[in-house]
Amino acid sequence: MIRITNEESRESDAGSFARVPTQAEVARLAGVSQTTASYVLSGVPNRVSFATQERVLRAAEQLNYQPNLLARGLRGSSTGLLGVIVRDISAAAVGAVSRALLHGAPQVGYDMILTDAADDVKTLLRLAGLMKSRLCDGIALVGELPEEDALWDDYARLGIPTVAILHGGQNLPVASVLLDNDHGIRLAVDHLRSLGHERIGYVGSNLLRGVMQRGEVFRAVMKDKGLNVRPTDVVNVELSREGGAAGLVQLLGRPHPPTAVLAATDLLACAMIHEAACRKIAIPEQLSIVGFDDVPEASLTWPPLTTVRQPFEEFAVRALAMFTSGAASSTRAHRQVILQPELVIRESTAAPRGANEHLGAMSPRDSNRRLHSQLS
Amino acid sequence: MIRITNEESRESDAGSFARVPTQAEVARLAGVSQTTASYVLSGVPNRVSFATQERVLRAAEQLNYQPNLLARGLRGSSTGLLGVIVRDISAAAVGAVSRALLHGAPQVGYDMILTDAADDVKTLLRLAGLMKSRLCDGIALVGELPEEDALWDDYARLGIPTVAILHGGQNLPVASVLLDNDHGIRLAVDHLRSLGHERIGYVGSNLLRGVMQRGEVFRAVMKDKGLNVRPTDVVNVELSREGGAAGLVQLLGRPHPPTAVLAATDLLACAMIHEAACRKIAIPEQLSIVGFDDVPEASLTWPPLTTVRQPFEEFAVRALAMFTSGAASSTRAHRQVILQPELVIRESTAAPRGANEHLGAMSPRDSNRRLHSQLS
DNA sequence: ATCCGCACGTCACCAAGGTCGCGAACCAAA
DNA sequence: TTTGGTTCGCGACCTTGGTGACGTGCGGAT
Repeated sequence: MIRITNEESRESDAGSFARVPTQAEVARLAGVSQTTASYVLSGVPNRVSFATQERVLRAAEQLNYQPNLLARGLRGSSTGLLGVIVRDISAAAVGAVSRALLHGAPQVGYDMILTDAADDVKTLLRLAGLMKSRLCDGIALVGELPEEDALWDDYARLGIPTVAILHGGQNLPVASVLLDNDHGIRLAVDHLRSLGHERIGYVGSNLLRGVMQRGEVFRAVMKDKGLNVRPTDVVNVELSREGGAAGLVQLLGRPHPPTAVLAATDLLACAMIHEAACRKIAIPEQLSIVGFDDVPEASLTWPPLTTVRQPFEEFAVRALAMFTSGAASSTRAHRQVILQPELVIRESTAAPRGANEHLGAMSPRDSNRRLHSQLS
Repeated sequence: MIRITNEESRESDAGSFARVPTQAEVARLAGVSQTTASYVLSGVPNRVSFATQERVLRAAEQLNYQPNLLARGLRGSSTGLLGVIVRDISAAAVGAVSRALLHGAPQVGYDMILTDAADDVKTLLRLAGLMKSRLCDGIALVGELPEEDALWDDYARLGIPTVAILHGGQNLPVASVLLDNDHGIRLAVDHLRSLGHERIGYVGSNLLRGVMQRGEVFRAVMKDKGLNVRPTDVVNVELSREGGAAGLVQLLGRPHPPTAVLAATDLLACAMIHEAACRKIAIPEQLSIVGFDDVPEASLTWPPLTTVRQPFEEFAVRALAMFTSGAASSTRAHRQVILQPELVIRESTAAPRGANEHLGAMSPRDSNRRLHSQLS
């Protein structure tokens, strides 16, 4: 236990911490009452003469005064703090949004503090309780927890403005900033189609709602465009590198494998590119890969990943705006903002073998046969 | 401004937030005084009869009572919170340590909150002030800021237990957990030597102390081992992808380029691998690359990166231990823990061309000539 | 019966700072 | 000189929950 009692700090001469000055001490030094100091330091207009203001401010500076957030928050109705509760900071997308929130908050007059709930629903609730107990003026929930559906009632009763980001839920009881997954998948499929791909595979996951949604959208979009999706062209894996690698192997290990794969997540896509490199499968010559998210790593792979970009920065900006505008403060109107993704074309996609050129190139059949031998 | 006044929450029937119950309300419901409720809820032994305890606890449960952290912290001497101030969460190493801290704190009885100072010294000071004003029981500083040397005096007067992590400073006025850079560089150089490399280049940076140190150590170790380091074999760049790419080009663009490169950071190393792929320079056949950090991306490159692993998890564990043991609480003894890195050998390193085999292989000269043409 | 000690509950005060409303001082107009 | 208005500063009280000191009532020992 860390505990710095007055006794301790008195009995030890060196090695002790200086006490932080209080407003009352500033007032004493300035020769005014604590009330007056409070008026000056919290900037209430037309209460204190200019001369007195100066004196108080000088005293505060001299003592290196810093208001006690706890006392201020306890008495007043706000702390000037916003909280972020993150599902798992190691997920790149979550990290990107968190960073944008942390950096953007000062611009709207807040300080931002972040906590991580890992994968534990109980921890999440404890943290939410912590922030809600007047520590923060608002909470941003970034990412989603598996099996958190049961929690929404609690969230709704959080008693504090709340915005959910990177969440797949459609009818949340709190304000939210969402991505138009439909449009994103459509961009990716259109791109692959325009390159000449007809057989497009999909590697996704059923564990997280937001990701699962993309799989559903994928089927819908493909059907929409008159493209056939065989059951074996869609595989669900864990959201991890191993999952991505396994997905690739599964997909290509079957007869008549797709010529292009859409991954639900850049993590999966990067893992697939890596696995392809291990197996000497040429990307994009033998297989085109499209990711989803556009995390920083996506442009560091070889070849750089073509992917659907989520506007992470804008997520943060919009969420912050919802706090300042009060849209997050109402439990009545569950406002949601839906942002549009864009396609970033890099080098992991190309026309399928034999699509446009009919020179001496390998026929798709041959290509398939080669793939099979590489996967065995 | 977000503000939830009582008026607001009363006048609107739906769409308002439920008020959080206070200890006094719990006490009233249980038919006891607030004092008694306090004794029960903060678990003071031998003060309240078992029957009364039960009543209070039941009342608290019924009202869904949650203690107000602000009030508790104001009155008492601790809040049960530890704070992390991060230099820049987007740096992978910083992210890794932060994650470990966030996840590890509950195990030592704390909740962990994180803030990001970006690159701004002023922000850093404000955040430190925030946390020091009794919000947190301790602060972990992760990473370092350029030109923060002037701040150490302020840190020292923080008046709160502080531990610095991932910091290059040697004589910090606060407790710290450091990496044995010397040993790390030595591991990398030894590895390259044992593969047969004699001419080893280095790409580093002078902007951050901790990174700069590695460059100095590199020269020392090389000298130690009787290896010659020409000035052109060491380049300093920005700590960014662009920097890494530029470093590679500089190093190899010169006559008699090195056969292996040690990067001060995995970020630089990954960028170099990427740049090499762009220029069709075969890694490790034409050039061996060793990184430093072992961030998650390091194993996702192709080829996977050989690198010096920093024990990020252990950094966090040790830092937390310094809080609980009180080592962080004293300004007297500036305890520091130095951890040992280990070498992770993956596939970005190999024997140099023509080192061990003298068959029909290309001679080093030829290899150099080819490199030059690839870089033009 | 008296006294002591203990278990149990409560009162009052404390932490730091925000805020209402009073009142002193001052000036101008009546 | 009185009156009214304004400016400026302050006392007192508020937020929530922790804590020392005290009172009450009971049981057992003397």
